[in-house]
Amino acid sequence: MPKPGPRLRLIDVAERAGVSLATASRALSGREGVSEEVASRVRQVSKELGYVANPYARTLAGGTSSTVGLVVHQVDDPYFSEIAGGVIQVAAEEGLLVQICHSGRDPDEELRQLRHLITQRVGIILIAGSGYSDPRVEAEARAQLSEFQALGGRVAVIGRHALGVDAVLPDNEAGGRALAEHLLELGHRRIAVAAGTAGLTTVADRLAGVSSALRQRGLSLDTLPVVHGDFTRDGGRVAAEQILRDHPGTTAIIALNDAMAIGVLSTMRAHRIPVPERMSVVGFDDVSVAADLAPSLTTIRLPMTDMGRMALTLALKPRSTRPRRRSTGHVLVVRDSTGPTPRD
Amino acid sequence: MPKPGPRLRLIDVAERAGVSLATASRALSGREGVSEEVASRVRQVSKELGYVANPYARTLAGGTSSTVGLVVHQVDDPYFSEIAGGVIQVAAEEGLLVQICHSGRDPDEELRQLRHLITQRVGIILIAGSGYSDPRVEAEARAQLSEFQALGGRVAVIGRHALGVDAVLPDNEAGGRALAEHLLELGHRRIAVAAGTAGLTTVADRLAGVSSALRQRGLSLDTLPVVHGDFTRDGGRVAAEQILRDHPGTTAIIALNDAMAIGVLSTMRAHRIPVPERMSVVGFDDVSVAADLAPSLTTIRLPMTDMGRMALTLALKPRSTRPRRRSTGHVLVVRDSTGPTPRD
DNA sequence: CTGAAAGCGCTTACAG
DNA sequence: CTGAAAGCGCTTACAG
Repeated sequence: MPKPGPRLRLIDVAERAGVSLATASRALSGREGVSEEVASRVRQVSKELGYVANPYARTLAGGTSSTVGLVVHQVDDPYFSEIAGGVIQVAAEEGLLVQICHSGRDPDEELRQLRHLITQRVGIILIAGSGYSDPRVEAEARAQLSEFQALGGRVAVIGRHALGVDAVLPDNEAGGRALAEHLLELGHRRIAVAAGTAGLTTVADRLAGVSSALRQRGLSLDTLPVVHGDFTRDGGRVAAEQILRDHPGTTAIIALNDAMAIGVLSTMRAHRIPVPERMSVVGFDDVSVAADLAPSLTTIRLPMTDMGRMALTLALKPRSTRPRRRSTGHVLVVRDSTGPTPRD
Repeated sequence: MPKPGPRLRLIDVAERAGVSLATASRALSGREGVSEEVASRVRQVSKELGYVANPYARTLAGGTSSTVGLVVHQVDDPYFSEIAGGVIQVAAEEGLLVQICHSGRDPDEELRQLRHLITQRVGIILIAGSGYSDPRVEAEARAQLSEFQALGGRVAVIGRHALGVDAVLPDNEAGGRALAEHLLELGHRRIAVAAGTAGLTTVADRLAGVSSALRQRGLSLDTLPVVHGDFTRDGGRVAAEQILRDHPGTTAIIALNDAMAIGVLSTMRAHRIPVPERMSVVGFDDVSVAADLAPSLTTIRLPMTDMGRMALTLALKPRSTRPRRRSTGHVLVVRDSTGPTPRD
């Protein structure tokens, strides 16, 4: 195994291969204008010596950074850490650094993080997580990103559609529809929704799916309780408490992500309401613990790790004239938290 | 709010402040040898203009990098993502980049990641997660780290004690003892352990705590079943199946981390063994979902986020002559997964 | 196809 | 205390 020794420079490789610095640089970066023979010799020597380019010098000289900035709403939420896992996999394969930033679902903080990444000259920006309904926020983000792209930066987002960049889009609407259909087929009609913050597009999209399933059965979301709260476990608890208090006849609760569903389940347990016998509960995302809750959670599976991989892969491709969109697909995973309507 | 504009350089700040490049550099980096008056003027101008140094140029010139490499066993395991969250917080406060690497609990892969970080010239290396009992592995890692430190790199680790560097040390032994004492006080004697891979020091340390509690009661770990498996949910399931099969009289299972405990609980559910009525189960770590499992998990709480913060904070301090050690403390959190011995 | 040279934006001896 | 200059290790026009 080659032992690099921390001081090996490109010039060392060049000398050893008997070529100039410029030629060595071209050979290693796979650029045009080097005979295949020379190029392969340089690569050979480089490998033997265990040469690794200094990324700082490379960035400074070339203007293109090998750092990818990843902005997430919440680093220690499993939804985001699984996405980050996918991004990190691809980054490792490509020899890129990943810089993770945390916005805490605060749009202004997100804007600040974005600006910071741009100022730091990262080469790629990835944003994961719901967009905001507030057009001012999205317009500002959009402006920053397009300025960044104009300077050669690459961008991809996960779960945001209003940014005019390459996007990986989870099947939020279709997933919401599948969830509602599942409950309707089980006979539920008194359904309540524990929704995330009203200003998030993901919430709106999943809700739209629910609404469309209801409409197909001649029902309307407007007649059903939709309780908004934080897109977290605690948000789920608060929403569930409110639903139990204000809508005691409810037989099923749709939580719009698994974190909220976990909170809902915990509230049911606290009130000794058996799930699914008295109350069915569904989530969205299928984070890895969803299968281990008691009862195990019926939810929509999204391929989080793959979404992370896809996003970075998109960003690595040459920019296309129009933004690319990749849909994730989704699967309804039926487990033990849903059952037929209780008859009383 | 200052709008940086991506092309602002230190020379621009210097000119605006009416000083030379060198003076501006010194003023901003807080170095000696600038009159306080000049220094504060430069800082003022820099702030007004919204100047942010180019980290690549800075690293290339100064030799000290502002990226921190974080090596974890498993990025999407909550134990590690919470630690990473803490590291990211501090990094953000200090304007550092975080590069996360994943070793998959493979010691050779870890060594490879380490070498890669060193070659990439990161300024700080953080390693989180159990060490290996194999002295060869630890010696190799130790050698690499000391070479890195000799070149000016800073290092801190979480949960490893054999590396001769600053360390944040979870209370593994004391936690193991507390867990065992808790079960002993509830009357349990037929206790089994679902332990992680045998080669991990964390496993050995937690086991040592369990053993010491037993000894104090005149019992011995040698007479109890200790089943080794992966330090994951699936490892917990496999271990639990084996315990049920080979030691049907068992009344309590100590899982040496929460991931395994989740697997154990899921196996109990599959076998319809009520917890804690027929079987008590405990974990270790207190990942955030531990409270949401059914039954909620009795476990040892470790302050993961703080551990991440502490580790980076240690690494940021000037190096001391002898390695520093910070103990985390621990709390036994009693929840619903433990109860008195069943009498039959 | 190949090389000599300039330049990326900083920091840090080296002089004053 | 302050400044002019060299240098960090690359990439990329610019010549040949």
